[in-house]
Amino acid sequence: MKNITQQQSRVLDCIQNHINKTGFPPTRADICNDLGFKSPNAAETHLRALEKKGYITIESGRSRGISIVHKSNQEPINHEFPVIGLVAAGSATLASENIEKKIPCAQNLFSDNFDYFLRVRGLSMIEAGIMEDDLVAIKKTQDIKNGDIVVARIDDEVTLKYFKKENSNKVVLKPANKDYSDIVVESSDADLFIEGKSVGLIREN
Amino acid sequence: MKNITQQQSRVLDCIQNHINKTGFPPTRADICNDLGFKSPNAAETHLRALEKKGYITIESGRSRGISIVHKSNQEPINHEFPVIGLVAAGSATLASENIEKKIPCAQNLFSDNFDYFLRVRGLSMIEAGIMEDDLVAIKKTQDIKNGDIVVARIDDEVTLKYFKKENSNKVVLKPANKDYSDIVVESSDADLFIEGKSVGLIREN
DNA sequence: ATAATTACTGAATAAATATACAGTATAATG
DNA sequence: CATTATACTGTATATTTATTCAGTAATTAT
Repeated sequence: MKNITQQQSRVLDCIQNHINKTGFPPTRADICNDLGFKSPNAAETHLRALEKKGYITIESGRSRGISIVHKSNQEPINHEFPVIGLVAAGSATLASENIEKKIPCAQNLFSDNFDYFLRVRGLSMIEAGIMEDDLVAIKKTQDIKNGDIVVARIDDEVTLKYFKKENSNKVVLKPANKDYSDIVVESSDADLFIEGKSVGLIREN
Repeated sequence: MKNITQQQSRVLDCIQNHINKTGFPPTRADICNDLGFKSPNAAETHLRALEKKGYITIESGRSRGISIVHKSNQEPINHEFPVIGLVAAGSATLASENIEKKIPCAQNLFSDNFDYFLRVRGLSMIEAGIMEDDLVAIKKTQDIKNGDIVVARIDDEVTLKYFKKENSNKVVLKPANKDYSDIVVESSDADLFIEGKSVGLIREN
């Protein structure tokens, strides 16, 4: 997580205090009042900086649409697991700009420990009961067996598929949807990297 | 604390859910959107009623200036939720003999609060992405809309199905599996009780 | 050195939002 | 039986609020 300046930290605190006190986030004007700024743009620019650095999210156009992503001061109750979108071509990394939000839960929620949630896009695994927008719990590991559901990266494209190793230099990534076709990767061909495997799933209705 | 009506309760839930989901309270328009009202005054009058009864406070003139005074259930951030098998004919009750195990997680893991997990048996909801052995998070409520996935008890048999009210005395429980047929319940017929509805899902691989 | 970041003031404006007012209708209450 | 509460639609409007633009100035990175 990127460093923030002292003033940005004051603004972040101000937001948290306002929520603690009133139950809802401050407006730009509220921040100015609390911290003594005379222009709403002073608050605005600090908010944009905090957003850029991943500390808050701002819902465009909505009043008080600020939420704090990362609670800097106190330790999370259990542990907060990041939710990463499967959208961005090129990376399912844990870089802050890819983190949609965080979910507090026990690391042993599933039988196997996990590292992050992946937000599912598309219907390629629908016959495995994995629907669009589901959150798949991913464990970062290279310990993959045939039949595992894996997060695979091929040439900077990330997908969720069944894993099947046909022989020493041929891997097949199988979708669970008869309308989709297998992805066959010959070891020479393209570079395939297995980010991890699915150990569970959460669906928010 | 004074009694609130069913509609007022829905509004109160809506406020809490909005805070859980976004971090800030809803506007009148947000409430209308969520609950299907067409006039902002519908939300306004409900809010005034809830304020009068002491459930919320409204800061005059401030956008989203709603705070929930009385947190009906004191929000055990970390709580253990029972897992109940759908096997036993006759009861999806919370009686200890039905509890398979307990899962520690935040009550607001899903956008809507929930009361227990139900272990799914059979394939009747497979096209909704609900597989055998999945844990469906159930909120005990009577606030059911068409299309909700409900836990229904008919003559001591408990099932998970889509809910559809055809008219005042005909309810259809629809499976999400073309090999299964609808269950039609005429109000005179059998006694149907809706235990609650699905608000989320967990799958342990 | 020169661009970028930080840290503001001050003004303007479009959009979001709370809120009042005028109705309609039904159920509950005393 | 009158009154109050509930449960809305629909319209209007003043106010709040987010957000952009034009500046100034100091600090920090490249």
